[in-house]
Amino acid sequence: MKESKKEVLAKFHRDNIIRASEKLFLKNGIENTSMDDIAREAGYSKATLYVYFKNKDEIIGAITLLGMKAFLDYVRNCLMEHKDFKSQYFALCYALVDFQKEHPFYFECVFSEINVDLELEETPKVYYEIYEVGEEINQEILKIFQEGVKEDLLRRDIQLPLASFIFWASIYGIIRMSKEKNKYLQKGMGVSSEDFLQYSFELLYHSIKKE
Amino acid sequence: MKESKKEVLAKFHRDNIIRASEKLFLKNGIENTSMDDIAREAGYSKATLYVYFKNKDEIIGAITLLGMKAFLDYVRNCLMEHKDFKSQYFALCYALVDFQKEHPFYFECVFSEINVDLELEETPKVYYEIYEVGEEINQEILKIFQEGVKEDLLRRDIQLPLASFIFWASIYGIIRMSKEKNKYLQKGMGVSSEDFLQYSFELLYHSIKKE
Amino acid sequence: MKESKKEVLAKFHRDNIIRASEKLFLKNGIENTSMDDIAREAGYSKATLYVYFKNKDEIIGAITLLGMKAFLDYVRNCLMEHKDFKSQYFALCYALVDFQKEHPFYFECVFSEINVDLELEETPKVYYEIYEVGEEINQEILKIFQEGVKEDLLRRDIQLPLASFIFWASIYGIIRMSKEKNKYLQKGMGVSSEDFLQYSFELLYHSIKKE
Amino acid sequence: MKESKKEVLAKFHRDNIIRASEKLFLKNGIENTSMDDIAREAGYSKATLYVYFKNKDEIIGAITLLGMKAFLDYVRNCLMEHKDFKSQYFALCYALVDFQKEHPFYFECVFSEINVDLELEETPKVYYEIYEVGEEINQEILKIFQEGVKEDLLRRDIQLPLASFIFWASIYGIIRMSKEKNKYLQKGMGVSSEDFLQYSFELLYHSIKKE
DNA sequence: CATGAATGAGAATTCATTCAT
DNA sequence: AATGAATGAATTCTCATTCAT
Repeated sequence: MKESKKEVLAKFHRDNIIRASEKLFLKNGIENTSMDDIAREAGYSKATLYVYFKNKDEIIGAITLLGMKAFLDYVRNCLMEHKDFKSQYFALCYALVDFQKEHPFYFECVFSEINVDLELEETPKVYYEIYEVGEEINQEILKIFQEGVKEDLLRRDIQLPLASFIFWASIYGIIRMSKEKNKYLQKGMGVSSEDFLQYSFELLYHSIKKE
Repeated sequence: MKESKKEVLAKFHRDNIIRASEKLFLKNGIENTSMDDIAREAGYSKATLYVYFKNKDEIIGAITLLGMKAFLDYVRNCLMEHKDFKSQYFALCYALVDFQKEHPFYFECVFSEINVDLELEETPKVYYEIYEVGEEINQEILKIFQEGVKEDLLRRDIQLPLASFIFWASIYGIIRMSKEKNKYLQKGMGVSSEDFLQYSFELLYHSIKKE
Repeated sequence: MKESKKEVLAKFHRDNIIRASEKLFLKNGIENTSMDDIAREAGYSKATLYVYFKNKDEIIGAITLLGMKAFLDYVRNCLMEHKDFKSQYFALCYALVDFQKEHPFYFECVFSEINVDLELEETPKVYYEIYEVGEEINQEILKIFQEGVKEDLLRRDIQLPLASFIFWASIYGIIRMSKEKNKYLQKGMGVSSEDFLQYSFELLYHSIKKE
Repeated sequence: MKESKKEVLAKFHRDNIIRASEKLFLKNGIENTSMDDIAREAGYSKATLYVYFKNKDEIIGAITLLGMKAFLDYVRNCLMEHKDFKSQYFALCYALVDFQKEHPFYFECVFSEINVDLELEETPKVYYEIYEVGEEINQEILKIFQEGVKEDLLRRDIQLPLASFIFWASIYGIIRMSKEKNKYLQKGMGVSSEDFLQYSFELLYHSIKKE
C-alpha cells in the first residue's frame, strides 16, 4: 500500500515535469529549453528534476515514449470504434489532427527518426521502447489498409505496406503545413484550417480508392 | 566602380560564410553549430563573421532566403523545360527531391514557418524577403496545376489553389519520411528510397487526375 | 542499562558508516566520495548519516581518529611482543607496512597535518583527540629508541627524540614511495616491493646504529 | 616578429594562470580550487582560462610538468656547482628544501604517481612529458650516488640505484614532516625546522657512508 | 577591413545538507 | 530513530558577442 502511494506520488511529479517540458519544448524547441526553464515551469527546484530524471535526455526520451504510446492508443481506438475502412481512414486522419493539437511535441517525435544507434551497448532502454511502440503503430495502420483491401475498396495496384507508409507521410506533411501556414491559408486563400484538412483527407482518399 | 568592386567582394565573403554555415547546420543542426565552427569552416576569424552578419540569426535568415531563391529557380526551370502538366508534375517532384539532396537545410527552411511576427517593427528585412519568395514559389506551383486544368487532366472537383497546397504538403511529408525512415524502408520493407519516392509520386498523381 | 544498549547500537551504526567511508575514501579519494556513496555502501539512507555524524567533515575526523588509535595499538603491540631494540625496530617497520596495507587511508591520516587550527573556539572535539593520540604514538616510538640507547646500540651522538621523528618521517616516505612507484621499482629496477622495503629498513638502521 | 610577440604574450597569460593555480592548489588542494577561484586570483574572467587551457586537467598537467622541469634544473645545478659527493649530497638535500619552499605544489607532484594510464591512446601528451622529466631527475640523482661510489665514500654493500631511491623517499618524508609537523617540532621539541632538516640530512648520510 | 583577445551570461549536472513525517 | 524528498549553492565548461588595434 505504502509502496503504491509512493509510486503514485513519484509518477505525479514525473508527470508534472513532463508536462512542463512538453510545453516548453514545443514553444521554444528542445535546445532552447534549459533545465532551469523546466524547473521554473514545473514548480520544482532544478535539482529536483534530477531526482526524477537522470538527465535532460531522459526527459526527452520519456516524453517521446509517452507521446508514442498516447498515439498508439489513439490509433487503436480508431480501429475499435470503426469497423469499415472508410470510417477507419477518416477517423485515423482526425485522430492525428487531435493528437497534434493535444500533444504537438509528441506529434513531431512520432515522425522524427531517433538519432540514436540502437545497436550500441549503452543506448538507454527508453529508445528501444520508443522504437517498438513505433513499430506497433505501423502495424495498426497497416491493419486499416488491409481492411480496405478486404472490403475491395482500394485500387488493385495498391502495394501494401508501402501505401500505408505514403499515407502516413502525406498526412504528416498536410497537418504540419496546416499548422505552419495556418495564417496564410486563412488570409491568402480564405480557407479555415478545418476545411483545408477535410479537403486534404478526401483528396488523399482518392489516391488510393478504387474508381 | 569602386563601390561595386567592394560590393562584389562583400558578397563573395558573405557567400563563403553562408556555404560554410549551410554545411554545418545540416550536418550538426543549427543549435550544435557554433560561430567558432562556422568561422573555422569558412576560413575567417570569428570576429569577421560579425563584419558581414549582425549576428547568428542573420546568418540563419540569409541561408533561408538563399535557399528559397534557389528553390524558386528549380521550380521555374521545371515550368520552362516541360510544357505539359504530367511532365511538369513529375519534374517538380523530382526537382524537390534533388533540392532536398543538394540543399537539405534549405529544404527544411522552405517548409517551416518563420518564427517571427512579420508585423512587428523590429523584424529584420530578411524575413519579409523570405516571405515574398515563398509567395512566388506558391504562384509558380499553382501555374503548373492551372496547366493541368487547362489540359483537362484534373478531376473537375479539384479546388485550386487548395490542391496545389496539399500536393505541396504531401510531397514534403513523403520526402521527409523517405529520409528519416530510410533505413526502415530498406530493411523493413525492402524498398529503395528511389522506388519509394517514385511510387509515392504516382500514387499522389492518382489523387488529382481525372479517371 | 537501556542507555548503554542505545549507546552500543549507536556505536554499531557509526562503525558501519566509518567502515564504508574508509573503504570508499581509499578507493576514490575523499573528494570523489559523496555522502550518497557512503550511504549506499553502508546500507543506510543518506539522511541517517546525519543522525550519527554532524557532517561529512565529522566522518573524516572520526576515521582519522580511529585510524590513529588503531595504529597506536599496532605500535604498542610491537613493544609488548618484542623486548630488544633491533626486534622492536624491525617489528615497528613492518607494523607500519601492514598498517598501510590494511588501513591505507588511516596511514595517510596519521602523517598529515590536520588542517585545523586547534586554538580556535569552534574546532570540533575530535581534532583534539586526534592530536592527543598522535602524541601517544610519538611517545611509544620514543620508548623504542630509548630502549636502543639503554642497550647501547645507538650512536652516541644520536639526539632523541629528534632521531625518532626522523625515522618516522623516512619510513613514511619509503612506504609511500614503495606504493606510488611500485610499478617503476618492478619494471625499471627489478625489485619487488618487499625487497625494496626490507633493504630500506636495513639501510635506515645503519643511520642510527653504533659501528 | 609579430608571431613571437604574440607567443610571448600568450606565455605571459599562461604563466599568470599557472602561478595563480599553483598558489590556490597548494592552499586549498586541487579539488577545492574552482575555475572561478583561479580566474579571480589570476585576474581574468573564467572564460579566459579556457582560452589558454583546454580544461582544468590541462592546467594541472601544465603545473606538474613545469614543476618537474624546475626541479630538474635544481638538481642539475647541484651537480654542476659541486664536484665531490658530500657537497653534492647536501646541496641536493637543500635544493629540495628550497624547491619545496618555492614550489610547494610542484614538490608534491614530483613525488606522486601520475594517476593516468600512459598506455591509453587518449592520454594527453603532457603526461608523457611529465613521466620523461621524472626519469631524467632519477638519472641525475643516480649520478650523484655514482660519484660517491667513485670516491669510495659509500659502504661497499650499497646497492645502486636502489639506495638513491631510498634516499629520495626518505628526504621526501623528512621534508614533508618538517612542514606538516612544523609547529610540533618547535613547541614540542624546541627545534627549528632548519635544525631538524640539517640533523636529518646528516643522519641519513650516516646510513650510506663508509665507516 | 580583419581579427585576436576577452568575457558575461548561461548551460547541464552534482552534492552536502535540511526537514517533515 | 530513520528516511524520502527537496534544494541552494557550486562546479566545469560553452558560446555569442564586443572591442581595441
